[in-house]
This record gives sequence, structure tokens and C-alpha cells, in this order.
Amino acid sequence: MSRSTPSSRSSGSVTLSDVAKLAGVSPITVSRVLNRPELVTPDTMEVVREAIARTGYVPNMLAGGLASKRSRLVAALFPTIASSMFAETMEALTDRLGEAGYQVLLGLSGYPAAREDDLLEAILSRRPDGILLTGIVHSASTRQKLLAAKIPVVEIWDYTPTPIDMLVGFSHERVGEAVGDYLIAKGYRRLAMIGGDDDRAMQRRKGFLSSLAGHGIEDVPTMAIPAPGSLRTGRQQMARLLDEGHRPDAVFCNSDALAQGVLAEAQSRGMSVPGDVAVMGFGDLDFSPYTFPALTTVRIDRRGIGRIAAEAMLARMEGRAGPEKVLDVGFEVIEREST
Amino acid sequence: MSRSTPSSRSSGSVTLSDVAKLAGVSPITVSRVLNRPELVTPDTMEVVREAIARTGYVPNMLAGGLASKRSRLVAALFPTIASSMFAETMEALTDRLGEAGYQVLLGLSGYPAAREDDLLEAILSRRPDGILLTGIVHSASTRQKLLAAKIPVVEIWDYTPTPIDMLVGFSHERVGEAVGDYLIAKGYRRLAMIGGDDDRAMQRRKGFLSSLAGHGIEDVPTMAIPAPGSLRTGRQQMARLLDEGHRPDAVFCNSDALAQGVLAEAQSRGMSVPGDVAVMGFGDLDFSPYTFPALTTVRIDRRGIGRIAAEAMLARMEGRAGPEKVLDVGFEVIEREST
DNA sequence: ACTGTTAGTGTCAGCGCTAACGCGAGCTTC
DNA sequence: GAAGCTCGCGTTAGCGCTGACACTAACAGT
Repeated sequence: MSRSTPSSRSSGSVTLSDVAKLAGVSPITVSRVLNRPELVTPDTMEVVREAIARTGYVPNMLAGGLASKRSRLVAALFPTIASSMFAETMEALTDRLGEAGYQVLLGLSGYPAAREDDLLEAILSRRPDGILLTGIVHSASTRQKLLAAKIPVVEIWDYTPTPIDMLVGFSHERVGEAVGDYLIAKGYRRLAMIGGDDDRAMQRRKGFLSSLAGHGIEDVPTMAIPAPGSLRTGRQQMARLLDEGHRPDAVFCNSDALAQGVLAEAQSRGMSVPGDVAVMGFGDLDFSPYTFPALTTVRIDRRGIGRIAAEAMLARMEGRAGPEKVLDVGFEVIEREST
Repeated sequence: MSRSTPSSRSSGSVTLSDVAKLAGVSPITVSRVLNRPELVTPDTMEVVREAIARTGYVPNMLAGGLASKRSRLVAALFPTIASSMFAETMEALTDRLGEAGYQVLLGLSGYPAAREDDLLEAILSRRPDGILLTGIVHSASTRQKLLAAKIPVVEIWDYTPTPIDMLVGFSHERVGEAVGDYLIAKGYRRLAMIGGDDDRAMQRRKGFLSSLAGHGIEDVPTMAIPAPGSLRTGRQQMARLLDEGHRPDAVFCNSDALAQGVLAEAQSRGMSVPGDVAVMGFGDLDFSPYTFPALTTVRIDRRGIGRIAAEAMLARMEGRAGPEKVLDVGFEVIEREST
């Protein structure tokens, strides 16, 4: 029964001072036990640990972050996590940063990246120690806010030699080229493409078309749909493609989900894959080896991107010299039965 | 060039006081413009807004949260987001809470919920205004920490009449029963089940077996695999089931991804679905209407759960009277071609 | 004229924590 | 044995913001 009259503003919950009193040390010593244990003798540590356990103390990182200017928070912006494309990158990121004592604040920017700017402002008001963005950024105001925040920035899932700060990704244009080259080499000549309308899909399209143009193929029907593509939209677009009279011998889909839809539509029309039409996806999602026929696709190391991005960010936040600032993780064409 | 000597600890970035000076008002007025605009005259507001824009001021919610005891942060714990099962719930939650000015801190507890307790502690140290948990909680220490935090708690994706605080979910046991009843009614008698080993999958199994027992069916081979199930593990388990000599006429899979694997394995062995074996899934993921044959499954309103949970949480955080504390969103058996 | 009320703004103190520096004890060094 | 060092801990002063309350002006009611 304490007779002290706590100010009306106090929260009533256990604070670091309460722990310090119980342990018979000063508050800063408790702080050190928690954050810089190497500065404290084992005896003191023991006493303080005991006091923490008895009081059930839970640190207040709002206060800690305000005082130290380190929130131990990292923000990550993704267009969506409902496609497993980004979800796994997010998981790998969260795992690695979690080990190092950081938490990840997830921002979902949506596909037309409509409110990206507002979202970024909301996120920066949490004073994250680092920020990860999906895609390379274009809006000048976004760029400027990021620079003003003076924190490590990692851009992922895309490639540019001149990122805002650091980058872990790959060239979507080269993916498109590789797919074009691959399909040409397999002997396909009447190509078509079904893809999302986001920047990265457009880059893949550009590479694809340029590869084909290099082989004298110019008329390539391209169906664009709002990202992210799904099995349903893939099926619809394949139907439209065929209904419009196109007879492609190979279709490049901008995601494995789309490709699955294309397979479904082809099969429902009695077309054999790859006999009547070959199908190629992008992403190598977990179901892709098991579709009928198994899907030829482009593999991206999704977890690897998250893990490497986390590593790069940690290096910078902890003042270590990180690996290179720009890392191209590449990609791999995985040949299966559908081509 | 200011001659003031800022303390060595100041961050150098624009603060609310800087804005106040430029606008010729007191700091609290700037605070009110941002947080309680109804208390300020339009003229003042105009001047302050102008000053905010000119300085590029970004509020510091660490400081704001510390002073006001409202972090405007909501924590959400999921076992994983790599399965679209939870990803959509998370998206719906984030969307609704984002509209109301809250951000969502994502915690990934993993499937054996190994570090749930540590994760919870890390999360509570951010002083979230509310917390959402997937599944109903069992660990006493987790329960106690949640109660001690004195914040709204919403448990989702499960059902109990006695949640810690609020609940938005459905009964997995009743799902199992409904599936059992459905398959029996369709005339299947040699049933089997392939499922994850997590609590909720076990509940579905329990309901399934109890329904079958009610019809005199006792020997039901059950394959348990580590959650979350995938197409690959589904295929493996179906192979094992058959290789062990079982000849089920219907298989209930604990997720649509597993069911897709079962379909693949059956087809690769030349078995027709549902002729030789019927397959039923759980979840109604976006690909499920498009598998071959289209998958009979159990639909859960995944986005609805997120939206309703957000609504319930907001009501409590804003002191409004929320809807009921326990909401059973139910489920729906979706009959397609695979049964 | 006096009191009461309301709207708009300001003053003050403090939320819970940590950076920076201070200080004494125990040691080494020459 | 005085100076200098290291180690472990304490004192002080904020970090940037908002709650509580104070104050003033304008107006209404009696």
C-alpha cells in the first residue's frame, strides 16, 4: 500500500523506476540491464532481473524510442500480401529482423500505389529505424520524404543501378527477355502475353517484346489486366484472347496464378498443353510443380530477397559496413512440362 | 542562420514547436490542429497548416503516444501470412484500421506457436491500443499478460463462448461435422482425412470423426502433417494413404491447398475424381472454383473476419459500445464437381 | 452592473525512458 | 605515493508531445 500520490497522468502500470526501487538501484542501471548488459556486473544483473520478474515489468518502447531516437521498428511497404509472391519475402524479413530485436510495421500500398504518399507519412511518424519499399520509387515527394528521414532505405523486387539508398532485386526486363529467348529456342513463334498493368509487369513485357522483335516477331497480342493477376482473371483473359481469334502457340503469363487460369481455360476447350498451346508463368509458386501439366516458370528467390534485405538493413542500422548497396539476386527459368 | 544552440540531444528535425513558432501560436495549438481540429478556428487552422507545409513537419508519434497513452497502433498475431488464408484477413483488418488512423503491427507466431509468449512481450512493449490473436489462447502466461495490458483483445478464426475479451470466428468442430454429414449424405462411406496438426485442424478432425461415428463409421484413416499444409504435402499424403492400401471413396482435406495436391496425386494415378475418389477441401481459396474438377470446399468469409474484428476493436478503442462480444461468422459448404 | 457561460488559446508539468557526464573505488604505472 | 586509468553505477536533463487547467474575450441573462 504505497502512500505516494502518483500524478493523475501516470498510467498506473509498472515502470522502470518501480523496478529500480525494488532492486535498490537507480533507473539507469535497470535500463542497462535490459539494453547494454555488458556494462553491468553479474550480481547487479541478478538482483535487477529478479525485480523485473517480480513486478512483471514490460518496457515502454515509446518512451525508450523517444529518448534514444531508436524505435527498433522497421517499416515495410508492399502492394499486397494476399499473393504469396510478397508474403514470403515479408516473412523472411520479419524473421531475420525479429531475431535482431526489431519489429516490422507492415504498410499495404495497394496496387495503383494510390495512397503511397499518405501511407509513407503515417509510417514515418512512427520514426522507423529503416524502411523497405517494394519497387523502385518514382514520386518525387516520396523520394524527398525518404531522403529527409535520413534512415536506411532498401528497395526490393526491382532493379536500377541508382536506387535511393540500397537495393535487392532483379531486372524484370531481363526476365522478359529470358522468357522470350527461351520460348523462341523451343521453337514457338506465335507468342502472346497476359500480364498485370503494374510497372514491373510492364518491364517484363518490354523485355519480352524486345527479345521477340530481335527474332523478327512483331505482332504479339498482349492482354493487360489490373494487378494482381489471379487464376480467375488469367482464365478470362485466355478466353478473350482465343475468342478474339488469336491462335498463339505459346502464352507468357505474368504470374503463375494467371498461368494456372490459362491452363484451366485451355483444357476446358479441349486444347492440349503444350501440344496446342504452351504456357509459361512467373514466380514459381509452391503449386507450380504440381499443376497439369507442371508449369514452366521463372523462379525468384522470394525468401532470399527478404533475408538479404534484412541483412543489409541491419548492417546499416548497427553501423556496420554492409554488403554491396545494389544486389541483383537474378532469376532462373525453370523448365517443366507446360512448354 | 539561427543562433540558438540546440541541445546536443535534439534530433535536428522539425518539431511541433518549430511549426508553432513559424505560425506564431503555441505548440498546443498546433497539436490541436492535427488531432482535434474542431477546437480551433478556421483562421488559426489555416495559418498552422501553412506552417506545417512550409516546414515539412512530420509528427512524432512516439512522443505523442507517450504523452497521450494512445499509440494508435494495433497488434495482430497470425501463425503465417504465406497462406492466403490469413493474408486476406490481415489485409481487411489493415484497411479498416488504416481508415481510422491506426496502423497494424504484424506478429508472426509460426505454427507450433513456439515463441508466442516472447513475441507478445515484444509487442506489448510498443503499447498497442488493441490486439488481435489468431485462435483462442491457452497458455496461462499469455492470457495473464493480455489481461494485465488492459487493452481490447479480439480472438479470431476460432470459437469459444468464453473468449478473453472479444471474438470473431466460427466453430471448427462444426465445420468437421458439416463436412462429415455432407459426405455421408452424398453416399460416401469409406472416408479418409488429411490434415494439419494444429489445434484448429484437430477440432475439425474431431467434428468430422464424430459425425461419421454417428453413422456407424469408425475406421477413418487420418494423415496428420505439420501445418500449414501445401499442395506438395497433400500430394505426398495421398500417395501414402493409397500406398498403405487404403481405398477411400472420399477424402476430406484440411485446406484447399492440400486438396489440390490430392487431386494431382489421384489424377497422376489415373483415378477419376469424383468417380474413384471424391475430394473436399477447406477454405475456398481463389483457385478452388478452377481446379479440375472444381473443388467442393468450405467457405469462410476471410475478409469479413478481418473487417468485423477491426470494427469491434475500433468501437472499444473509441469508447463506443461495440457489437456483441462473441460473433460466430459461420461457414458454408460449397458444392462443386469434386464430390 | 454583475455573474455565468462558452469558445479559443496559452502555461505548465510530466509521460517513461536514456545520453552524457560525473564520481568514487580499485587498480596500474613509474 | 601521486597521477592516471578502468570499471560500475548514479545524477541530471531532456527527447517531443499532450492532459489538465488557467486565462481572456465576447456575449447572454438577470
